[in-house]
Amino acid sequence: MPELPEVEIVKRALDSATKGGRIEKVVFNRPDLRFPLPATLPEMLSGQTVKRVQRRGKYVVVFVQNGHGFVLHLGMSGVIRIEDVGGYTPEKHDHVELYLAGGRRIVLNDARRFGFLESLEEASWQSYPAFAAMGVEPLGNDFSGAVLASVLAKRKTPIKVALLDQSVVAGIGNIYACEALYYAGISPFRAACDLSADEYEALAMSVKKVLFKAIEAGGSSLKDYKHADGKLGYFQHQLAVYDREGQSCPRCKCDTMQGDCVQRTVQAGRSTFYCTKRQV
DNA sequence: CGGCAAACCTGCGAGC
DNA sequence: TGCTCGCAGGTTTGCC
Repeated sequence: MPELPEVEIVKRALDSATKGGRIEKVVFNRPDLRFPLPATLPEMLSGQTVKRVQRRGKYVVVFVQNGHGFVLHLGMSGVIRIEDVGGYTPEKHDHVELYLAGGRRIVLNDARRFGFLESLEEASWQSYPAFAAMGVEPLGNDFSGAVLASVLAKRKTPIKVALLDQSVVAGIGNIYACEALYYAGISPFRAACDLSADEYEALAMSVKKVLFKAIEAGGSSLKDYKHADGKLGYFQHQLAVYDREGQSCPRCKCDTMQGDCVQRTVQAGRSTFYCTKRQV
């Protein structure tokens, strides 16, 4: 599923597709995803102009002129398509369709239905439970090694597991947790509270770096979303360790001496990929 | 409260 | 070819 960078790309695409535009109608093709779809939402949105699109962690929030709106989470398999209604071919698992004035539509496709869409009022969006509990935005100005050190103080859980906790840092998922630890040269098994100040700093920088890099990669595909298949929610990353078990990481590869340095293990039920030579 | 397994649901690739 | 198994980028819940 989309982690922060993919969600950021979706947010930008929705923003640009709806800018100043009017929503003509909203169609639900089934009553629920992970949770029941908000039955009154189509009525609240139709005829309204989109006022604001934003992202918080892995969530996208959309508000229309009358102050109503919704929050969207893509779960593991959620994908957004933006397409001309004319050239439209429905796909399996197209659950929500949002028709825009001007002949385009936004489609939410989610095979596994771990995603969800709920009503949200602009006046009170910050008290949405997931947001109330959510940690610092890693791409915001507030994020630093010192902040990381302070949130992780007393947390003895492995640093990899802590990075996945949305109340620690918002938006990091399994891929970028692995990648950030790799670039910081930190073992995923280290206790979260036990890093040095330099290591917290290196980790914070690595988190920003991998997220920015991924957004950049997705941003280039965004340019063509009107022409290509238009699926937003996934894109190709250049990964150093994730899903590369048995291969060599970029740095070991450059050294030529090392091979098969990337190993896979399981922490808190999730795969962790790391370089056995560079992450200590 | 901390930590972990299980649950939610479908699809895909590997292996037989 | 066709079956079964294990695995998948997230989050919540319920149990020690």
